Amino acid sequence: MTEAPGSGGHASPTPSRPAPPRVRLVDVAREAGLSKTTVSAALNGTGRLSPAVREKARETARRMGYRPNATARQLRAGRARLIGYVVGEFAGRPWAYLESPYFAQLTSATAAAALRRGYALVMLPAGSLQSEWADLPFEAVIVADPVADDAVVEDLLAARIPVFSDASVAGRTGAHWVDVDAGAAVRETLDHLREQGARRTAIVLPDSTTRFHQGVLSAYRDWCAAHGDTPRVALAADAGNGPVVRAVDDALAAAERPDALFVVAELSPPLVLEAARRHGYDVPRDLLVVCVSEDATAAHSDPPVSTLSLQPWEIAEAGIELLVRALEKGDEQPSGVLVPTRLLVRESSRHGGGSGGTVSV
Amino acid sequence: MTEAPGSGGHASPTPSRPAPPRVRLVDVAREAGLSKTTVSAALNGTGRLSPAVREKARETARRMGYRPNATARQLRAGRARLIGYVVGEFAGRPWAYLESPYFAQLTSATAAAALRRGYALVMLPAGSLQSEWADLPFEAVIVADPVADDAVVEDLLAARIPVFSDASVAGRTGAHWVDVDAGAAVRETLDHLREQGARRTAIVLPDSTTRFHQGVLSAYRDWCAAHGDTPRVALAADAGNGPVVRAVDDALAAAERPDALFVVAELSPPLVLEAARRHGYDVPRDLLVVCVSEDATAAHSDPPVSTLSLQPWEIAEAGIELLVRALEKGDEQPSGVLVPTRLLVRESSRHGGGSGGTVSV
DNA sequence: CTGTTAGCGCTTTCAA
DNA sequence: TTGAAAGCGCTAACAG
Repeated sequence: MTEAPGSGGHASPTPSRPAPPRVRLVDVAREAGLSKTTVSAALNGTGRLSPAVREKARETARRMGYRPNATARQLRAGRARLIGYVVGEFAGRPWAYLESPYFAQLTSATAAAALRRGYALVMLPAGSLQSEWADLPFEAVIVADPVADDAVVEDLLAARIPVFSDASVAGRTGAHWVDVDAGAAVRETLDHLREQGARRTAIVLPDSTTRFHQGVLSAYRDWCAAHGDTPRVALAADAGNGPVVRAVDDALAAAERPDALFVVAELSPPLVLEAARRHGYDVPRDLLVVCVSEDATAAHSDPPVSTLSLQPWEIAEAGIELLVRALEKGDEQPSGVLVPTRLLVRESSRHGGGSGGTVSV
Repeated sequence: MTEAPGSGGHASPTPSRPAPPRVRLVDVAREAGLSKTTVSAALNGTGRLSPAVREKARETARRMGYRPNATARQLRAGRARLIGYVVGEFAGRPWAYLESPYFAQLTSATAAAALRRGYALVMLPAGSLQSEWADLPFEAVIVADPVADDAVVEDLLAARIPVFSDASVAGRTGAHWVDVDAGAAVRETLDHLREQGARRTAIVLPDSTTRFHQGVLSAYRDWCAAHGDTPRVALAADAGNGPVVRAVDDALAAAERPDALFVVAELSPPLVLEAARRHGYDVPRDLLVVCVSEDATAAHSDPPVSTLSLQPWEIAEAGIELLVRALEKGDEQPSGVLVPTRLLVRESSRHGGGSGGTVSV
């Protein structure tokens, strides 16, 4: 709240000085009457220096406002500690992924985990290719939820840039992965719904070739087969609220009305409830609802909506852990890890008063 | 979908080769029987070389899988084309900001705009200090919505790192800004509500020292004074659905019931409607609602909710434009620009059939 | 205990 | 038209 802004460029308070060149290590050394080595050692706490000298070097550096040139350090170290981050889906709208709470959290969590280990994360547009950011010194690139035969993955692997992704890259040299067990998650959810009395559970999912979505679909089909149920699948043509709402409408408008809905496409839980209401369902009396979602509104809607969390924070943590290990051991051997999901049972999928499910929140 | 993963590390298909060292420019030169200079020129299209030589260099580079070392280039160029990105709010939960649709979009948009001009954006945790990422070669740092006297801003400016932020940094050397005209936006919204018949408009806003929120609050107070209205302010103790819902509850439960609600704290529009319903209001009959929000669910709720958009994409575009210009001109002179907001009038703030507002969507 | 020297991999004068 | 050499700013051998 310092000044009132006038719009547009300001007049110069001081005449345009040509920006004093940044102070380098050698400048500090000269000023302190020491050598570069000594100052470097003093600042990095490396060598064995007399306290007096060390202090003198530090003081001079501080006084002169010295800041080491990070690029030079990186070159010297041979590592830039930079990781690229792309998502496979949303190629149509390359920057839309953060609008999904899942990706928002995955992205945050990944950046956090990386930074904690000294790596910085650079956000890249979905569906872009390696050539577009070839002049950034990435030590590895994370490809979140690649689509089937994702070109980015191939591109990266061909360029011998370590790739970190989901289990679809398992076994390939230079590729590492973290994944969730989609099958187990689906079974847990469907079992829960069945336990609560559901006999006609419909599923809504995006028309996507992501490993996760494919895995969910086939696990659902298998589960239905095993229980003698007819699969009821509604595909959303695209991501985004509009298309997914339409898919939910389709599922709910079916001639044989479902008694449970498993929404795997990202859709705001309150909007799912609204759709149910619109079609004359009372949740949870006539319709049980579980959403795969990280959306915090699930806990605040009326009724609160049960969610299956993919645990983006755990995914990121486990993933970065693995990636960093691979990077720092120079490990080209593929490795991977599976992270458990978490079913959060809330009112939307509980009949009667039974707490019934895995976890209540 | 290549293989079935076994969990945990894999056995090596090939015995652990020690990772061939990356091929350098000099390797290509040697292989092609040319000098570094020539190959460099050939690859960059710079010098005047015979087509034959140029082709030979290129072919060799391709064949050997040469990729230039980005760090070396950066050192040579004296620029790393890296921009840091921090947000001022959310210091308590440093990575929560992406959960807000506004910041999700602002972040995406900033990354996109930067990348389009050849700069990469690194996401940093809210409230962190310069010293924590001193070894990244940032050319500038963007501080989105700093709180009053934000330590990050001071820190950065002291370290002579160009800062890009909102108008609260206007006039300071090395600082540039982009902002919205909060006052105009508030007045437009309140005028619209009044036009639709509202006489007791309550406002809900976070208890934050952000320039925007302060600006909104004082504009609201001024407007009330000018119209002889009593200000009705409900402050949310914190960001996040819980606290904001409580603030909305407070506003709606007031003894003298409001007839319009202006929600400036980020809250999912369907949840606002739910709160209204819970308190026995019918929107828009008894209560007009406008939210400052970029949440896409606003258009899909029942009724659709009017929003005041801060236009994050325009902000990012204008901001990066300015920042890049400053960076590339070595311009230390502060400069700034104001971006207009946009009121999207939907059913939640329309009485009767009148289209009434600025824009309908 | 401190300083000199040699690179990290690249681009770019400047000579040949 | 091509190549040798200098140097971006830093750190780490190796001498002194």
